[in-house]
Amino acid sequence: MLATASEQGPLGPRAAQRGRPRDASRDEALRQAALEVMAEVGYRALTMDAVATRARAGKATIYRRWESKLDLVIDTTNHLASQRLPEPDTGSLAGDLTEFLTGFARFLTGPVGKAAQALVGELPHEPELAEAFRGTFLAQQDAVLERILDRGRRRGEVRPDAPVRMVVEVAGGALVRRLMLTGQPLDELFVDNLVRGVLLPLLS
Amino acid sequence: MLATASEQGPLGPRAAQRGRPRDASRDEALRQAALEVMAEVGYRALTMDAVATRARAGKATIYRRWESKLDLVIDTTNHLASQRLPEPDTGSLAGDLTEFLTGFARFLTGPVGKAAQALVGELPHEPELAEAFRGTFLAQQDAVLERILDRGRRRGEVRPDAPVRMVVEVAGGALVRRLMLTGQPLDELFVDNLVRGVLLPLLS
Amino acid sequence: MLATASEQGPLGPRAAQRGRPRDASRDEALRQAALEVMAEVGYRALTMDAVATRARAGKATIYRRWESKLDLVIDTTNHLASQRLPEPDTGSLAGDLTEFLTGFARFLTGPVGKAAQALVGELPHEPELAEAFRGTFLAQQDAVLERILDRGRRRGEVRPDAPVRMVVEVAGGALVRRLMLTGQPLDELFVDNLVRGVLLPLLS
Amino acid sequence: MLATASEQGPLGPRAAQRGRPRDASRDEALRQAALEVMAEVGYRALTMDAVATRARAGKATIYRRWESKLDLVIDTTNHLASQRLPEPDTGSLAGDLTEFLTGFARFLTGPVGKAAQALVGELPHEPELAEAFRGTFLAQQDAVLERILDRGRRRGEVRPDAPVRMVVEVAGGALVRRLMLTGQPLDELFVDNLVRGVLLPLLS
DNA sequence: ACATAACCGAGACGGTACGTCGCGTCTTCTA
DNA sequence: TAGAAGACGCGACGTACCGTCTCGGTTATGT
Repeated sequence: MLATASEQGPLGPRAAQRGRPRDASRDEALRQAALEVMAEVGYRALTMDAVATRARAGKATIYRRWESKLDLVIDTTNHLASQRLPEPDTGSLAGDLTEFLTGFARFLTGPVGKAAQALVGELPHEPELAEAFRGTFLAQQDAVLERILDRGRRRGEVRPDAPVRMVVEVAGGALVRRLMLTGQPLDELFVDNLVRGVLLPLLS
Repeated sequence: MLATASEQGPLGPRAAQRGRPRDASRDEALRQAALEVMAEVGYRALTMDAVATRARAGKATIYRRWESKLDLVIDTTNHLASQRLPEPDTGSLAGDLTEFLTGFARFLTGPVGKAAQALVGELPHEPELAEAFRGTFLAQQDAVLERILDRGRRRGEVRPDAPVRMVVEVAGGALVRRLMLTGQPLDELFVDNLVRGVLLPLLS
Repeated sequence: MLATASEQGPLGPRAAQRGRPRDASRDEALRQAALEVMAEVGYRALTMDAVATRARAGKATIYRRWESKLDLVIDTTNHLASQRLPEPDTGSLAGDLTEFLTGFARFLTGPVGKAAQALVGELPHEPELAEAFRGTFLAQQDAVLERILDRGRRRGEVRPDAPVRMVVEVAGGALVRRLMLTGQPLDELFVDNLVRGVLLPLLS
Repeated sequence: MLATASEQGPLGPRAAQRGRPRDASRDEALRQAALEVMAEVGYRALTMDAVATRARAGKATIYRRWESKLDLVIDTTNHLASQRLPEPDTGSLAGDLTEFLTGFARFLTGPVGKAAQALVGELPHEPELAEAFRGTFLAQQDAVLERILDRGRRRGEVRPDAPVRMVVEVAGGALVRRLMLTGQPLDELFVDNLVRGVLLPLLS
């Protein structure tokens, strides 16, 4: 199992514990350091020593919380990704799509996007990373989009036979391709073109 | 500059060459070994010793040709990617799109796709890699797609105001997302859904 | 300065030491391994990997203590050479000389002698090695011999005008020549011939 | 067998040979380069590339003549050592000894002495080197000394029961010890002390 | 209050891969 | 065929990072 700093099960009043408790503030300092280092040099060149030094911590303090470099990076990323994506409800399909994708694009443009990209190469060889990655990065985004489309259908803005699942894939794919491959800007103009030129025509 | 085994510049009458020339057959053996190792264990776990051993070569022979592990992998990938993508001309837009995307999906499913994924994480920190990657992986695919759409327009199968550039992005994005992120199959059913559900409706 | 594992200077109240301290037992294990390897294959063919493997240590653990292969070998040798030579006091010049030289010959016949020989070729290019070598291998031997001759003079067994310094040189030279150059045995017969045929006649 | 460039047997007019004959001048150029490099950096740091470069030769040209680095060094040294030692015949024992040892000391002080020292460490692990070394460096010196002592005996300057063999060892040992170990000067004063203080008293 | 036990920073440890360099061989061009 | 040049397979070099461990020292808790 991948250990994460936050896992501790649904227990009630924490069982009596002896000895000095973990300093919870180190968790965040370490994640912050890991994020910074990864954003600066990428996953490959990230070293545990660098993270420890930047957080003014010892390596043991890291390994007490995470099992490996990969585990640290996964948890750091998940932590950021798990910030709930804002789910707009403007009353119109076009509004919801534009607002959501704009926010998501902004989110991807930040450190989380960089971290995500750094991890892509590891996915095929790290099943647990892949699962975590998909569970947060992808599933959440898909879920929000699907709810937006669902509301659109109930409002009659989406044809009953529209290829909803495919539209979700296509929207995410377009963003990811720009983010990770072409490096073209993920700006409002792009989102507008995507929504008005591709998504809405497919749905209505 | 990223050194590649094939670089040799616009040579004039070719200066008299001194010493034993590079054994060109080692180039291919090393690239082949690199591709195999990378497909087996991924970019991160690929070691130069492993490549050298598999190719029955010394490490110096590798470093004489490529500056680093990354450089080797880039060149290996480019070498494969530069195999011209077959450009179908079936006479119909739907046929061309389906045939091309099916072939491209098959191409991505093989070792080249694995190698490409392994490199994505390095793109932001390796400008030359990014340039090479985009110049082969992306530009070629886009060019073929655009020619297909162009022929379609001349045949009247594509509306004059269709969002051609966006369609190209969307098609590539959908494939890449499945390939690298979700891990869902890149099969004929998917290509068919993409072409019939997304691309053709946007174009005609 | 040539780093040696034992250097630590005239420490005062000893500053609070941070981090895990060096494991002193590794020092000895590494020196022992180095001595064994050098005795087996000689200085030239001694590899750090071989020493590390034999001592079940990592190479870094060696390089943390010694700067180079040469430094390791020097320190190993000095460590052995600094075992005080037994200083006999039999009451007679002939007895003292015979006993001392026999012991010294036995000492040189062992691994220390092999190591010493391995280092001779480096002396002209390694001033610090030369200094250390002379300070232990040569100075000590000379000092003991001189004390023996001194006692002999006080007992009247040594002529006042005997070429004491030259005798010391000659005794050492004869041993070294056999040890390192001719390979002839350094046995008791030889010592006896040396003492009775050369040293005593020169002194009395 | 150790190949040497000069071995070719006592044949008459060289057998008819096909192709370009060896350039004999390269032999000496290579030996000279080897000697220079060895005198500068020692045996250990001598590289074949360095010798080849200094002699403006290719490595193959070296290996066509000598089997290995060691072989080259041995032959280079032997070549120098085989310059016949001048064998004085002054008419007196003291004169012969002084003259011979002075010349030998001067000989050892030059590059040959440096090369000899560089080889000492290899003797125990290179039997052929040891044999060659002893056959030239030691045997020749001993032979001359013994002939000098022989003439002295016939003239009545040497006691019949003098420890001749031991005197030879002692004389050589004293020189070698200064040369290789202590680094003290091998000058005329030293030779004089040795002859007058040690050798003559033992012999007459 | 004081022992206990887990915490903390620091850094040594065994291991593995790195990229370089030297050895001795092999392969080209030129004379 | 020799010679200069230099690529080749091999293997040791000394460095860096991984994940573990062991120090001295700190900080809550439970007696």
